[in-house]
Parts: sequence; C-alpha cells; structure tokens
Amino acid sequence: MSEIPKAYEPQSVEEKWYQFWLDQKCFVADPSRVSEKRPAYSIVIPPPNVTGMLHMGHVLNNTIQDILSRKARMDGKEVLWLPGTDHAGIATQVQVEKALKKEERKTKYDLGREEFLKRVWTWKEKHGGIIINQLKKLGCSCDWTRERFTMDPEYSRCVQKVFVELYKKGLIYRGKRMVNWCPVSQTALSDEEVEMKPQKGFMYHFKVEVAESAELLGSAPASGAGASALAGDRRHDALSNASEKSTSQNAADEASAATPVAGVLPGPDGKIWLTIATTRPETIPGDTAVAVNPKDTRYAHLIGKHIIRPLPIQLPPEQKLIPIIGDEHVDFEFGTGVLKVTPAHDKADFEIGQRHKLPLVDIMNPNGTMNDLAGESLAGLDRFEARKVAVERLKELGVLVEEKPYENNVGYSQRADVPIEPRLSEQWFLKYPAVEQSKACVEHEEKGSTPAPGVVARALAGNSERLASQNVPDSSTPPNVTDGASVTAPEAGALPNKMHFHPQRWAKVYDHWLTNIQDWCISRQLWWGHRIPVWYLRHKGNAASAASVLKPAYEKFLGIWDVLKLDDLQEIDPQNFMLNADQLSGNEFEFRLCAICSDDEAKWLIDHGFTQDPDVLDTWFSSWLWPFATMGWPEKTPTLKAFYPTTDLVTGPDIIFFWVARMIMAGYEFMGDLPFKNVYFTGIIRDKQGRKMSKTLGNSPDPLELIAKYGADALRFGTMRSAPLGQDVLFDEKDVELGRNFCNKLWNACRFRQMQGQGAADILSAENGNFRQDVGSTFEVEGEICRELLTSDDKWILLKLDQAIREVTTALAEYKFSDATAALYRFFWNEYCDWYVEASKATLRPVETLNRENVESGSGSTNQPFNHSTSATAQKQNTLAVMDFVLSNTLRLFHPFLPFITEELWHGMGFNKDLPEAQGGKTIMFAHWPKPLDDDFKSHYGLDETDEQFVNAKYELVTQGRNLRREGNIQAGKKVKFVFKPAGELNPLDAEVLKILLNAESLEVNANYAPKKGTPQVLSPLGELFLPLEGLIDVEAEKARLKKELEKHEIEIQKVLAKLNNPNFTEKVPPAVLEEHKKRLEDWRAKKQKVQSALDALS
RNA sequence: GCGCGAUUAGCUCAGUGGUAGAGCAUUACCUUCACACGGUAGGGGUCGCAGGUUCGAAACCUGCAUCGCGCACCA
Repeated sequence: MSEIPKAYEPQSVEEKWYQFWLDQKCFVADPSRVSEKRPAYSIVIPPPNVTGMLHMGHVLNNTIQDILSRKARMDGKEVLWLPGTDHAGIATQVQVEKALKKEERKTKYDLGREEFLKRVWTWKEKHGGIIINQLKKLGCSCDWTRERFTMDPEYSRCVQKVFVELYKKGLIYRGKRMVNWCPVSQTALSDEEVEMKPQKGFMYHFKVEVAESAELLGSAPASGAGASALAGDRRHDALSNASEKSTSQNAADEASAATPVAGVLPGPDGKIWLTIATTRPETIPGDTAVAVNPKDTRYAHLIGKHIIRPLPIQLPPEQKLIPIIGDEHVDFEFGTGVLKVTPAHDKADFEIGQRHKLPLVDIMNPNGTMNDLAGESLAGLDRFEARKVAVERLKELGVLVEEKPYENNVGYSQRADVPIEPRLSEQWFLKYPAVEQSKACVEHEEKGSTPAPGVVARALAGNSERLASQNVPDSSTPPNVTDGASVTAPEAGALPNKMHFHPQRWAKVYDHWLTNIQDWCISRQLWWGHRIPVWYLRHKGNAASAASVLKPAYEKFLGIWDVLKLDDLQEIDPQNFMLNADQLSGNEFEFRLCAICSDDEAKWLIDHGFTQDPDVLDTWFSSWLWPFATMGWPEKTPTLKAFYPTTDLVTGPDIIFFWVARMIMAGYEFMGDLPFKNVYFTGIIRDKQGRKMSKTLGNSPDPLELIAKYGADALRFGTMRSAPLGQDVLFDEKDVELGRNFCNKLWNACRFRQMQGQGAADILSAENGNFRQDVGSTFEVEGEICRELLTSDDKWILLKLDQAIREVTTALAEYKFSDATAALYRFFWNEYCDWYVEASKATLRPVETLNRENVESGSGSTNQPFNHSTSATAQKQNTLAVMDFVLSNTLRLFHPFLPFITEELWHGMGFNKDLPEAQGGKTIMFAHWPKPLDDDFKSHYGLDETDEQFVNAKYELVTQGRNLRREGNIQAGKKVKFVFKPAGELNPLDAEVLKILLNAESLEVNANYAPKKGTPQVLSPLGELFLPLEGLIDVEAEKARLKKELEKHEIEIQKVLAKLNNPNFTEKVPPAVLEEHKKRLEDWRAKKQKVQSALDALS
C-alpha cells in the first residue's frame, strides 16, 4: 500500500479546488434560476480599499460571509455574493503621493491633476488585484464575474445621478461653513472622520486690559450697576487708555499677585484686567471678541466695553481693540468665565461670531501654518510651534498669569492622525434623505438576538426520507422576499419590512446617531475620486449680456441651472433670468450647471468657458450606493430584480455611521426599500493583549503567512471558533494552530475509514498528498445500513450526529459562529473520534482478531451465540456504512467552515459518486445541508434514549476502568487483563468494545467471578469491573483514593439532602425538578455505595 | 456628562433560575498498526463587591467598583 501523508497538507489541495470551483462556475449567480423553490440569497461584500492588504479584520468578516453563502447554497438557494473594491479617496491618493515623493521626488502639483490621476490609475491596476487574490486564497466564494469597483464607469454614473437627483431635490447645497480641516491632507472631512483623542497640553491664563478701565473705575464703584452709566461713545477714551498701557514687569507682577478668582483685577495701575483661560494662545491674533455670560455678576457690567488684544504685538493699539460681549454659551464655572472668541478657528466661537456679527480673522494657511495676519513673530510657523512662541510673547508682555498642565480632547484627522483645524471654507453638504424611514426600519427589541421568525424552526425541519434519498431538494424553505416590484419605490409610509441587527444593541447606537444627525460635508479637496458634477461659468457684465453667453449651454443641457448674482449674492430663478434678462440688475453673474455629462459634453462645456468644480466627493458618497449600484441600477437588471434587497450584510461596527446607516438611507431614497434584511456586526480583532491591530504596533499578523503556514481552513476555523457574537476577538496564533490540528484530525479520521474499506490501497494515493479515488475501485459508499446489525455505539453516534446537526443549524441561523464551531468540534473530536471510532474497532478489526478467545466466556455466561465466520463481514460492512453516513453528513456540516479539506475528502471518500451532478455529485458545495434525523428515521433504525444511556454507561465504565489502570500504575501502553462481572446480559460485541477501550489484553466476562480480597474494582449499572493485579497495586494508595471519592460523593449527597429537607423547596418547586433532585440523590447514594463496596473489598 | 459592553479556572471565553463548562496552558503516563498537528487520566473556580427578589441566583433587580468602547463636550 502506498503511503499517504499522516498529516494533511493544505497548500496544493486549496489551490486545486479553488481553481476547480472557478472553472466550474460554482460561484456564479444566475438570476434566471431564482424561483419560489429556489429562493435568492445575496450579500454584498464590504468593499475593501482597492490598494489595501488583507488583514485579520477582513479574514473575520469574509469568512463569515463565505460561511453564510456556502450554507445558503447547500440549502438550495441561488446565491450571489457580490465582490468589489472601493477607490478609497484619501487613503489611495496618499499612498500614490508617497510613492511619487519617494521614487521621483515629486509632488502631485509637479505632475498636475491629469497626469497625477493617470498615475493613480496605474497604481490601482498594479495593486488593485492583490486583495482580491488574497480573498481567493481564503476560499471566498464570491461571484467574481460581477466584481465591481466604485470608480467603474457605470458606478461613477450612479454616483453622478444620485448627486444630481439630490441636488434637484434641494438636499445638496453649497455653503461656506466651519468644517473639519485636515492640514496634512489639506481637505475638508466629515464629522465621522474626526476622532476625539485626549491630549496633554497646557491651560494658559493670561490677562487683558479693559480699555475703558479709567472710565469704569472713575465713575462707578466697581459693582455690576455701573454698566449703564457708561453708555455713549467711549471709543476715543478707550484708545487713549490703551496706548498708555503699561508693559512693565512690575505692574504685571502686582496684577498677578492679586487673587485671580474674580477674574477682574483692578490693578494699582488704575486699570481693570480680565483673565482669560485658553489652550490655544496662538489663535489670539484671530480673536475678534471676548465673551462673558450675561448672568455672570462678576463681568456683566463690562459687556459693551473693550479689551486690548495682546497679540500680535506690532499692531497699533486701535487695531487691537475688541469688544466684550455677553453670550449664554459661556460657562462661568469653567476657567475664569471669560472666553476669547476666535470665530475663524473654532466651531463654537464661529456660532458666537454669527450671533454677534463678529468679523472673521483667518490667521492660518491651509497647511496649518500661521499667515501674516498672525503677526510677524508667528507668521510662517506651524500652529504648534506658534503656540510656544505666542506663550513667549505673552510672558514678555507680562500678561501670562498661569500655565498649568491640562488634558483635553482634541479632534484628530482619522487618516492623517493630526489634530484637525476647524476652518471656514466653501463646501458641498448633503441633508440626509429618508432619515425617518431609516430610523423606523430597524428592529428594537429589548432582549436577545432575534433571528427572523421561523428561521430556526425552518432550518431544523425534519427529513422523513430515508438514508438513500437524502438528496431531495428542500421544498419546505419558503421563498425569500425578492419580488421584482421592489425595484420601484413603494408608496410612502408602506414599510412592512424590518431590519435586524445582530447583536441588537447596535440598533440603539444607530438610532442615536440618526437622531442627532448633522448635514454631511461631501466635498473633498482631493483629486482621486468622483468629481463633483457641477460646472461654473462666471460672467462680468450686465444680465442681458450674461444671458446671451449662457444661452447655448442653457439650451443644450437639461441639467439644473442656478444663476447667482455675485454683486449681492442673490439667486435668480434661471428661467426668469433667461426670459427677463434685460430687466435685471447686476454686473457679475455666476452660472452653475449640475448635470451628468459625457466626455464630449464635458469638452463642449470647457470649450464654452465652463469649469468643473475641482473637488471630488467623499468616498462614502459612492460606497453608500453599493448594494444597488453594483447590481446595475438604475437599470432594472435581472440581477437587481432577483437579488435586491440583499439578505445579509456583514461588517464591523466601526463603520455603522460611515457606511451602514448611509446605505440604509440610500436604499430607501433610491430603491424605496431597505438594502438588506440582516446586519451582522462582527467584533473588532485585537491582539492577545486586547490592543487594536495596527501597523505601528506591528501586532497585525499577515493572514497570508498564516494561510501558508497552517492552511486557509485552519485560519477560518480558528477565527470563527474565537469570535463570539458581537464580542471583540482577541487573536492568538494558537487558535489557528488549533484549526490546523482539527483539520488534521478530520483528515486522519477519514484516512482511517479509507483504510478499512476493501481495496483501500487502490483508493489511496500519495500523489500530492491528496485523497484520490480510483475509478476502477469497487469500494462502496454509503451502503445500506442494516437495522439489525446496528451496534449500540452505532446508534449512539447517530443520535450524537442528529444533535450536532441541530446545534450547528440553529447556531448558524442565529449567527452564532463560535457556537457552531464549538458544536462541530465537540461532536467530531470528542464524540466521533474519541469514542465512536475507537469503539468501532471492535467490528472493524481483521476478522481473525475478533475471536472469542479474546472475549473469554466464563461459566454460566448468558452470551448469545456469536457466529463470527458468517456475520463478522456483514457486521463490518454495516459499521462502515454507518461511518460513511456520519462522515458524509459531517463533511457537509463542516463545508461552510472548512471548504477546502471537505471538498478534498468528499471526493477522496467517494461521497460524490452516487449523487446527481447538481446535488453534490460535482462538488460538495451543492450537496444538501444535513437535516436532523426525524422520528421516522429514528424509529426505523430503533434509535432511542435506551441505547444512548446504555452507551453512556458503557463509556463511563471505561473511564472508571482506565482510572483503575492509572491507580494501579499501569503504563498507558501496557495491556492487562480485566474481569467483568455483568449485572445483566452483555452482548459480546459490547464486551469487545470494553476490551478495546480499556486497552485490555483480555476481558473475561464472568457472571460468577469471585475476586480475591484486595482486587481493585469499579461498579457501574452495567456490572462490576475488576483489575486482578495481585501484588502490583498499592493498596493504601487505592484506599486513599477511594476515601477521597467517598468524601466527594458525601458532599454531593449532603447538598441535595439539604434541599430536599427544606419544606419550602419540596412544596414550591415544580414536580419535574423535585423528581430530578430525588433521582440525583439516589444516583449519588448508589455511587457512594459502590465506592464503599470497593473500599470494603480492599480491606 | 449620556449610552453600551465586560468582570466565571493561570490565559481567552461559553454558560437567560435547578449538579460550574470548553479550548489553550499545566501535571503524570504512553510513540498501541487514523492522527504526537496524537492518546489516557488528573489538578485547578467562595462566578468583581454589597444588598434585594426567589424554595433555589454565575444568571433576575438595585447600588458600587474596576476595565474597555461609543457619543457629546468648557475656552
């Protein structure tokens, strides 16, 4: 017989079968096959960044999607798992810029927009396939014929169409707002792209002089009442006071010596000083007011007065004068209760500025350096450098009162990891559509995860067919909701469908976000992305001349026009403008066209003096259309009709706002229906210490290396096993190792089975280390199981299989992947391999060894006659049939988790042989998902609790017997004689099983056995087991062990007794529980009795 | 500040009212003809703390503590 490797070698196997699946078009979804009997199942992949690399998060995510897809195929559904990649605006552009800098020492500006974009496309072509190939290595069964990219021409048209539609609806608008500006990428960001991080810095207290000091001190006792007395023009006085401002260190010292509590410091120099707390002194030059709370009695009287802004120093005093205003926003508990207002560099300050019509002084450049308005000493410096310098200047002026360490939260740019700069700029915004519908559609039940009603029951629906006819399609599965009508929007308010989040708690987070939703800044100052489909033409001259310039374009395009009179920023209705241009005033106009343009049209517009908006759209503005834009929308394609709405979405909770919520809104807005029915949120993958995976920490393992080392199946299994529903996953390579070990176990269990079959040597081949079937082999697969020949172990394993099928099916229906793998692991390793395979050796061993000489019958044995010569072969064949049945079901249960090895074994074992092509004959992918054994099956084969309990007792006896060996210090490998004194009848086959499991040299079955004093023994419901080892056993040690056991049992007995003696318990407890307790007491007492007897036997 | 999770064996985690579990790690023994990526048998836990509900709580309720996450933030 040729050697097959003892260990499973995944590499060539995985390669081979993936190619096979591709060649056979196993992953391709065909909408025309969808019918009531063959419902659709669909998932769209969360598109990875096109130039990204596979990381553990992807592994988790995509393994789950693959499991769901493969399970759905085995359920007889038409499955579409739609793959693709995301252009990932900033990330990709930054990558290319870096490469450009490194390789050519150039910036994107050196190349210009067009050339730079060419480079990005080249980069995309070169790197874009990497992650796709990595997904293939993982075994993902995506329909690659439908692979999409967010910048495919068709996809881009969807993006433009959506933009134009929302623009028409008035939901997209352009405006000058405070946005989150990233000084590194030099673009605006959405609120979601800003991450708050605690940052250690300083809180600076500095004092400013109130310009009207003299006036205040002179005419009013420094009380709040004085304010009104100072009405009138104070400007001149204030200015002259300011110019006399003392900068002497002396004065400053005196001032700071006074208690700062009040915030108002009337110094001996005859001036009133206000103390201001800030973390950003470098923005002082941009201050245009100082604000206090009008209810704050300390300061209210100063409202309307002015302070002299200390920076920049060089300015003449009159230019430093800024007003003190009253605003409710100011918290008088915080700091000194005096707030410097910098409307151009702070969101809250901007709003205060709006309320008080304050001027905006922008003192920074887009790259985060200070501009000339910041003053000589700061201009040109980076903002953080400028902060230090500003503090120095304040010190020099003697106005710095305090500087203390302070930690506050600062918004960081997620991408560039630098603090964002609130900045006023002109951007495009979107008012989110369909918010209310999106909120209403997510199920908000209080408790537990809710699989769609009936899913579990349906999944478990029994099978009344016999073994031979396991291949009938499951018609009990109701069709998916995939009516083509959903392509058109239903009437408003008609929302029968609900969406389920798993775990449900994310619904609350989702809800909260939708409730407090802010308009979405969708424009980015990047080059890589979907360019905003808006064109501008500026015209200087009167309205009539402007109208004549616009005319050709106006007539050519049906797009939406806006006309803006730039003189006073007034919008004019375009039609009105074209008709009545001669009567309209104005000398400068801007025309704005929002339309989808072909290349030719774009060229035409450029030729006619139009320019396109230079900005591109936020990447998520394309991703949010993913579920339908990938299916051919706006055409009502067969794919869209058959597979939208999708069934499941699998993603990380970190993009619940970025992506999930927005897809839901887009789904409603453009398709009139929810885009998916279930959302499964994975956990976040962390390292062993619970830290997030990150490149800088270097704690992120390369999945490809893991696959090379352990195999894709191992990686998948290990990941699934350690990923409980909704919990973060602490990744440990040990888990993958466990996966590999498990695959190896599966491999060897099948190898064992193969070695039993006739002509095993022909069936097994060492080539490639793979299982191969020999065409000429007469080897039989899944032969008829004969009821009469079933051993108790056979029945036991069939019942365990039934249980495993139920557990795995239920777990999958509830998205509990770690439960499913745990059930599979337990069933296959602990039940099938540890017990059943070992027990089966009783019938599988060569006939000559299954000989009554080894199962000695004592006198008076009640054993049935056991005719080996005639029945042994049949018995063996029957056991093999059971094994084949169990293994065939097992492989199918495993297939979604371990696609490669199961396919290899499915063929290697020949399980595909008698099946129709489309139902497992070609590939296990389409073999039917195992159904639980139903009552007909069980009664036909006589499977019931009796057998299960008997076998449990048998195995328990074995464990006790092995214990005796250990206590007798018998080495694990050594064979010894056991004697068994049965309590009733004992089938010789069961005796043989006992012998094998005990690794006994022989097992004497003797109902009349009279042990010598001191023979170690165990007692079980099946009888007494003796280990006659005169002189070899340490009697005292054995006694000690038994005594310890006795104590243990006594404790248990006392525990149960305590309960049973409590009248409260016996009266109130449900009868079933009472019975159970009584039985428990009996059990423990019986056990104790047996140990006691054993102990007595020793002395 | 608001919200959400977590707290069970050395580690990572299951466990939705009725006898405390798994994997890893660990100890001892074993290369027995499927598998040392293996087998057999062990050891190891007052289930974060304090109250309450209950005949009965790891589980349910109320506080508290610690850790983590999200949202919102006061300069």
